Parts: sequence; C-alpha cells; structure tokens
Amino acid sequence: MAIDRKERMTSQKSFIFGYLKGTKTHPTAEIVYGEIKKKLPNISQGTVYRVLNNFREKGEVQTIETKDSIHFDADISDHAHFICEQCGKVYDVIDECSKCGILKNKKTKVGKINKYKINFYGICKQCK
Amino acid sequence: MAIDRKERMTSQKSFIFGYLKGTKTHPTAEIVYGEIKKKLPNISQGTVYRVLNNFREKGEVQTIETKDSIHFDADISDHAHFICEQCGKVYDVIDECSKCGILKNKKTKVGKINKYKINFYGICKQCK
DNA sequence: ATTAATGCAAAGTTTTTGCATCCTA
DNA sequence: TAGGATGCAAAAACTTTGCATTAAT
Repeated sequence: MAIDRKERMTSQKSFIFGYLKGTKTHPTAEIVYGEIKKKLPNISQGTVYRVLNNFREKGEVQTIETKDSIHFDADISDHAHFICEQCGKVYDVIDECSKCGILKNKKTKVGKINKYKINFYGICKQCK
Repeated sequence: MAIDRKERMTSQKSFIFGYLKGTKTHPTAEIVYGEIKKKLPNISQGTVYRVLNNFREKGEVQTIETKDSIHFDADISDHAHFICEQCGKVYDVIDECSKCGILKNKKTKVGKINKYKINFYGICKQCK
C-alpha cells in the first residue's frame, strides 16, 4: 500500500493489507480481525477498524455494503459484485457497465460521478 | 401496500408507507421514526424497524446502503442513486443500465440476477 | 527523540428481541 | 376472540474513541 508523508508502516497494516490482497472472500471487519489475530494475537479490534477505514479513505480498498454487513475488497479494478440473498456471500462479477449509459460521460444532473458500485442480487449456485 | 393472508393493517404501517411514498429524501430508519412520531407520538423505534424490514422483505420498499447508513425508498421503479460523498444525501438518477451488459439476460456465472442496485458517488451540486 | 500507531477498555451508535398488552379482522 | 402487531425496555451487535504505551522513522 502507499504510505503518505508522516504516515508509518506497521506490521498490523501490512498483515491486513496482505490478507485482503490474498483473498476473494470479501471479509467483514470482524472476519478480518479474526483472521489477522491468528498471525498477530495481540491485535485489537480498534486497530482493525482504524486501519480498514484508513485504507478505504485512501481508496486502497473498496467496500461492498449489504443489508446487514460491510465487506472489504482490496481489488479496486473495475468489477461488480453478486450478493447471495440466502447466504450473504459476495462474489466478483466482471461487468461492462462502465461503457454504457450514464457511465460513459460520468455526468448526472446531481453532480459528476467519481466512482460507482454495481451490486447484483440473487441466489448463488452453492445455495441452490 | 399489499397485505398478505393473516397480516393485519395498522395505522403504524399505513403512516410509514404513506410517508415513504410521499418523499424523495431516502430517509434512514431513525429519520422515519422521527417523522412518524410527529403524527403517532406513541410509536416505538422497534416498530419502525420491524415495519421497514417487513416492507423490504416483501419488496415494497428498497434500501440504499451507504458507508454509514441505510436509506429507505418506496419507489421501486427502475432507477439508480447518486450518493454525495460530502453530505451523504441520496438522490434519484434515471439510468438505462438494465439494457446493457450482464443485465440484458440477467445471468452471471454465480447465479441468476433477481435484482440489482447501482450507486453513483460524487459531490452533489448543493455541496459544490 | 519525536510522534504516529497500537492495545485496551469504555462509550457511543444502531438494530434486534422478549414479553405483556393492545387492537385488527 | 384469536392471534398478529405494538410499546417498552433490555440486550445484542457493531463501531468509535480517549488515553497510556509502544514502536517506526
């Protein structure tokens, strides 16, 4: 991850970022905490929330907000998500939506679009 | 709103649904509670949450999930939302996305798409 | 050495739930 | 008048924050 002036690299940040980069499971903050704790037993929930929020503010990770949880994704390339309405799992989906409609020129009556999120909902094959 | 077999109509449901139908502000549960309380001073937060969740489960209202709140919308016609990254307001945006890409046939590798949500993010004109 | 970042725990926020009571059908 | 829905309040779930301490630069 990029380190701004005056910001410091720590093993906590490094482990969290590495974990997010290495998974496609779109974990929640709680799950990140549980996983990182295996490697860094002393890490606290507060740190995990702080670090994840900083990553998000810097745009190094994105979040997928669902009805009942917030999921983190270190893959910030152009893609959409499929959210299973039964198990709640979040899957990556390749989308071509940035080429069409409003997203072509990124302008709306309300303001200019900086970014967008597309979520698909349905029952995943695993649940079927 | 539609009343299922064995379900009962109450003034609480009626006021909440009417309020949502009559606004374009995409209120949170907390705001709905505050507004309805003006008309029904004895209504409780629990009821508001229960009623809103029931409406959502029945598909009579949709929700827009943001980083820090869940907004309710009784307009379930095909449209997207613009979320201001500064003030948090949620605006309606006409989109044509259902005609393009994955949404044309509603199939993905993960499963069939029952519904979708598109959120645009940026700074709204009011904040600029 | 300086001071950003962490761990801890307490507090804040949001949402859910059990149960007695109320009221719709 | 049966039982679905509500009000109330407590609890659960989730997230943030203050502060002493640790550790990166």
